[in-house]
Amino acid sequence: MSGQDRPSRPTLVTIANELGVSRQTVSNVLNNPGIVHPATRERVAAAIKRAGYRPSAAGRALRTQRSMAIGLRLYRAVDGINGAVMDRFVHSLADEAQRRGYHLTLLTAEDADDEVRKLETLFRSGSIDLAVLTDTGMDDPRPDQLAEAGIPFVAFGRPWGRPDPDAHPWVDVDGGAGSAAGASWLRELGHTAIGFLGWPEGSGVGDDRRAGWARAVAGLPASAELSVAVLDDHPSAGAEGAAELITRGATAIVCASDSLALGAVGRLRIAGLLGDDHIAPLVGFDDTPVARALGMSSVHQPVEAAAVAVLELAIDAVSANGSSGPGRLLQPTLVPRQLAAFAR
Amino acid sequence: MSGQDRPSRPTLVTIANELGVSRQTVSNVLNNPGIVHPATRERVAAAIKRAGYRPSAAGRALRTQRSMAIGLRLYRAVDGINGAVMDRFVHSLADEAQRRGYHLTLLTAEDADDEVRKLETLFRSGSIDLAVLTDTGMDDPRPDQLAEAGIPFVAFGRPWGRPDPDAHPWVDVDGGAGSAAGASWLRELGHTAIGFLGWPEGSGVGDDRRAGWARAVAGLPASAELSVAVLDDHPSAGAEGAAELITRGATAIVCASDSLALGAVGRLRIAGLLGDDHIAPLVGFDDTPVARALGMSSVHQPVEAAAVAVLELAIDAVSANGSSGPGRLLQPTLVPRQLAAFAR
DNA sequence: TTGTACGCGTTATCAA
DNA sequence: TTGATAACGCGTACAA
Repeated sequence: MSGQDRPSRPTLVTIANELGVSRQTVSNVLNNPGIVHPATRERVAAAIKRAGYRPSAAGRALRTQRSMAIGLRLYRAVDGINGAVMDRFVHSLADEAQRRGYHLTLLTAEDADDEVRKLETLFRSGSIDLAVLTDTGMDDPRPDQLAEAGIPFVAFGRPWGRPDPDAHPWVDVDGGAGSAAGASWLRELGHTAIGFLGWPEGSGVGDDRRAGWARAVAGLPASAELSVAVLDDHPSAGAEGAAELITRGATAIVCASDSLALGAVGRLRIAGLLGDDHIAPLVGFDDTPVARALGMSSVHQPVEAAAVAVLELAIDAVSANGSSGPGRLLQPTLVPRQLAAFAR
Repeated sequence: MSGQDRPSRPTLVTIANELGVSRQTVSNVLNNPGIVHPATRERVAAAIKRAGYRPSAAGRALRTQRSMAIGLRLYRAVDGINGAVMDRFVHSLADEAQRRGYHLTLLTAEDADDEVRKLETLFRSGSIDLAVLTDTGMDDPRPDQLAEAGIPFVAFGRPWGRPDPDAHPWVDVDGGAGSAAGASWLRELGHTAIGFLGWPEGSGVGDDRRAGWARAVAGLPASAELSVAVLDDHPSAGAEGAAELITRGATAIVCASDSLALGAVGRLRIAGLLGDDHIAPLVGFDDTPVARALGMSSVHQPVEAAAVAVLELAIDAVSANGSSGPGRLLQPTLVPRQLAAFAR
């Protein structure tokens, strides 16, 4: 009766019939506009627009053997303070992917093995063309497993602990340079006892940051004793570590994370080390919203640029043309801040 | 020569030929195991496993006219402190979707119009079967636009300001109940001057939370004057608002967000209102990592349950069977905390 | 219970 | 420049 049976989306044939041309011509207007006569092109383009026609992703994927999708594991926001960096990265990656005609397909996983397993399932079903790995750790098992499965991927994070640093494409931020910049800045402020608050050795990222600090404080007296490692990346642990550093004579602290810095700033206040300029003599890492809110200086990671680089390498990886070089190290920037009035 | 031409993934035909059965049998083993002879079923299943075969998502999507994908806009982490709730929700949603055979397809957008436009493109191309809306605001334009475009969707957030509360499926958390629980808890602690720190009227979410507080402090003297609204959802604004409330005599504060609470806690400390039990007389909202780290009491939203509910409604929406009811209001829980030692 | 035929929407190839 | 044909991998109605 008055029932519109199905909305039944328009297809190439719909458009073609409507105009009395072949569907191939319509297809060409979309994928190869150059070879089609301008007049017909206009006519077809108008019809396409009028009908609101979009090429079927399934049909196209079936034909081209590409999903234009990128698999990405979303970690559980366990910390949340530092997790903010991953947030920004995911957003930037989704943005850049969109710009290039790709999109992000999310997955969740229990652990690394589960992640690889799920990526493999998605890849074998043609749901994704490649994967992006984040949070690469020392001797990460995933790169080898993905390579063996024949799944193209790009890592956000260096291949820590691998003999061949260019075994696979990666993008990373030079954490050492960030810590070094922080320590140098504190030196310029006149400090000569600059401590480092980080994690135990063996974490790749953590070691890198400590090394940067060590480089920048070289030559200062007693710098060797001013490095403290705590187990948890948590403000309370940061507070304890900071107390220890202050006991050892530190008047300024470079932290491996904003979580630690958040705990440290309270100890500096208690110890009367904040100074009259309202600049807390400490530097956090990741430039998280908490740091911004409190007015803590922090090292900012260029995640947008990282996302762009990751996607460039990703496209290379699936295109299989000459790669634009397997590894890219981006430079972070130090963001000095004055402590917010309410946090002094 | 020694070149393996292409890896060329296995298909139904590959498996069928290998076993000398028809491709249909293989398909049935996957989609309709019941009608296939147990012996052959075993044989086929084994071959499938051996070959690591996965049905082509494109082929299946083309045939079934379903992508099994859900479109979700990822907001830019502008605040980051409160953004943590969205994080958890996205993760939970991805998790639950996976469990049901769906997956999340991310998109980014400039604004609501852009979001709808992009969702429409994705939907028309068959890249997604439906959308999930988050952060619904007062008189949100998106529901009507999506409905007009014929795109099924579920909202995480009530249809604020709409005459018909069941115009579309939604899931939300009862913010008013959360604030009320917070205020009641502070009353139990002996407070009789409990302030509310929130945003100007008209924001749906904010009004809801204020109403809950008002309900719980009814009967207390001067409660009407103890409500303050600040423009920014930022700790510094929270600090100012808290100072004002304290000036007006408040000894405890219910906040509309953890961002505001973070700013408020400092003022309470300065005013000497923290007390000896190390329980800060304030309640934040969203139970973010910052609240956990500092030991601020906060209202916890059951995002995992929300994700489950959203997905259930989503499946209903695309299946077009009898819906399980358009709206669901979930109850939050108050998480009382003792202030962390380093934050006192 | 198993096999055959067809169509889902697209693009590549080739002929006109 | 345009159009006809084939094939991508799968699900389903139908026949055997």
